[in-house]
Amino acid sequence: MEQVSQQQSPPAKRPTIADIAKIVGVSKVSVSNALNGQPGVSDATRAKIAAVAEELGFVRNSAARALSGAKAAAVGLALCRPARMLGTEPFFMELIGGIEKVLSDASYSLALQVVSDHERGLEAYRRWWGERHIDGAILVDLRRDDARVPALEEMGLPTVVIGHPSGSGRLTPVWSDDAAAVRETLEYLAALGHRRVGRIAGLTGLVHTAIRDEAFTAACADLGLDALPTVHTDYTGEEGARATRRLLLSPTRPTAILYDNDITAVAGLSVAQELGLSVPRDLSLVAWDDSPLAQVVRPPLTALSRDIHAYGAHAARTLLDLIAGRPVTGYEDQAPQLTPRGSTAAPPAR
Amino acid sequence: MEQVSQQQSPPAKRPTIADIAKIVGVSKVSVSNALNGQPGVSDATRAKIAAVAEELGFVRNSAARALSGAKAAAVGLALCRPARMLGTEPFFMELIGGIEKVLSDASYSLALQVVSDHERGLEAYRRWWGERHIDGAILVDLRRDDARVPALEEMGLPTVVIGHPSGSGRLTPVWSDDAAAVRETLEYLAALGHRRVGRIAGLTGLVHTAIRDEAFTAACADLGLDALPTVHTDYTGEEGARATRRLLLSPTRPTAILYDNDITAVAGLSVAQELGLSVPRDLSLVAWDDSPLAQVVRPPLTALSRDIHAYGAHAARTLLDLIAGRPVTGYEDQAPQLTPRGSTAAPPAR
DNA sequence: ATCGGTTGGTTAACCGATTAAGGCGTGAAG
DNA sequence: CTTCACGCCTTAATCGGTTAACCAACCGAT
Repeated sequence: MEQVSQQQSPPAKRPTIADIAKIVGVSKVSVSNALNGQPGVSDATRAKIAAVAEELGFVRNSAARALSGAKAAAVGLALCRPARMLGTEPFFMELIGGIEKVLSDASYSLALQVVSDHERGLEAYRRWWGERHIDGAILVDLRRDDARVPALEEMGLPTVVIGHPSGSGRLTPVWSDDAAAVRETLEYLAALGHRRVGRIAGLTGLVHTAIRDEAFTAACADLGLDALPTVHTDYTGEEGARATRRLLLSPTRPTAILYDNDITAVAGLSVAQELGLSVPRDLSLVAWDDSPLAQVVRPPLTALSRDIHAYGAHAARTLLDLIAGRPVTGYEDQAPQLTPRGSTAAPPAR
Repeated sequence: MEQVSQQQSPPAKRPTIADIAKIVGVSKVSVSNALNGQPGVSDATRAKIAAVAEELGFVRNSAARALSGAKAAAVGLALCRPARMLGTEPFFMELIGGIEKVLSDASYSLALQVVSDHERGLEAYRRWWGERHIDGAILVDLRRDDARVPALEEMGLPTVVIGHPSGSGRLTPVWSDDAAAVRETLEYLAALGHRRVGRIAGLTGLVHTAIRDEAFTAACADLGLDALPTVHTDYTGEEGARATRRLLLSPTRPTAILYDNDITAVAGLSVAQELGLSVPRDLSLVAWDDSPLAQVVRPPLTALSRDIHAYGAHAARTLLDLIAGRPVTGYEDQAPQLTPRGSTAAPPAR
């Protein structure tokens, strides 16, 4: 394959406002003002400048603009995931899609970095902020006593935390009421007649895991359900399968299981079928997050669905408000909605 | 919820090289040279400067640096996907993970934008390049006669195309031999005894779809297999299910189906089971791309696996070479490897 | 004693945009 | 007739770093 794919950047001088100024016969400042919609330029001049800029294919040099104290027009997101796990989480791509939508409508861009742990994530924020590469940040995967929260507070970097206010310190939170969703689900299962339910959760350290854990225990107590001890996983199919096997082989087998994401739920479904259990006749399953995945397996999974795209969009919008200095108090998104499908039914008669 | 989550950026003046210079008692230039490892600074001075910089928590202002003609230390990636489809593709998150790894090791960051179509993607590249926000770009979802290729060529933006050289023009391609993978799969199915095979493909416009289409037809002819007409989908579970149903209900039902991604394969598996077909006894399925998803369903799917993370890493590395002006000829990655699992077996006896 | 080269530094100019401050007509108000 | 305000535009300074050009020691070799 004899590819000649060399490229060379021609020394093509990009047009600057000075070039435009010279052609139009005004000063740089007038050009700057005209192009930014600032007052102090007549409509005639403004039109002429716009025309010349258009003709020259002028693009603002954001470096120069940033240097002059203006905004960087970008926000940062450091995703703390072992790279191998990224693909398994439809959640993040959807979230990013939502964030991106709002940002690009505001001509903001998203600086994304995938890092191995929170410490390196913090480094990324620090570097971006120090370099004035970003005007704000979005924090995800909030943990209990998350060291990043005080660090970002101290840095003074406008930040939106995707996570419950209880863990976001003085940073602005955007969250949804996971506890309510857990309650709703358990009420539904109780109404179907289930008495013993299990829960296969995500990583222990995460704030939302803890919140769901507590809500699960509390709601079970309220409803008089037997709650099996929650099993924590790393969200992967393997651990989901293992945890499900453990629950189903225990002497106190549950008649329903609530999962913390969809991949573990699908894995659990497979395990149940392997063990000769019919879903939903012998066992009911509920997945958290309603990706296409949950709808494509048989039976389709009853799921706690939420509009992740909108969730990301709200976070981005809140961050833009924060950056613009508009008053912001945090945003509580809609709680996940229970979407019953084929994986839940009344438990088998005793 | 009475949140007081206001933040204010304290007018905390970040330290500049001028501050360091004053403290150490040298000129700005010496500081700049010292910090960049340029010659012309004694080791003693260099150490002193480094110490002060460290103590002050100095971070380079990339805007100023970029303004002075240096690199932006970032590359751009515009992902052209309807937002709703993002989550369904583990491929991209893995790819981004691989790209990111290499970039961050080189202290480069990734500017990411999710756009609705290629035209807006091109706009993003144009803006980034014009603003000198990026030094290079990565192009994905290469289409036949992709308008972005000549546009990027003309812009002189160093670009790596993730896709076959046949469509990358003078831009640098990074690709894998999909045709070989198709051949390998069909040889395997033929060896198992299959005579009639179907293929459920991705979007028609994409270069790699066309390449796989051709390879499929050619290999079937070589091996004396009956190839059913390829059905194209948009990679979603719904279309995958619909296409599978069509294939399975046709008078010339295939005994094996090759899918272009894993979500359609999983959907196909469900459809087969719904129709009372046992996989792999009555029907063999092969998925393209080996995400955790393929391993979590029952039976686990035979898949064409490839190291997507490495794929992304190669692309990023190639791009960095290109940016640095090192000679680059494109990179052919390893072809996808057939990983037999439980979804393939000999066809039912006639 | 002088020349040339290296070492370790200096000052000045510049990148491209923005903000601050000021000038100069013109029309209206006092 | 002055004064003030305004609209429109200009010049100057600035952001923080890089590059270019130059300079002063000091070395050894001629």
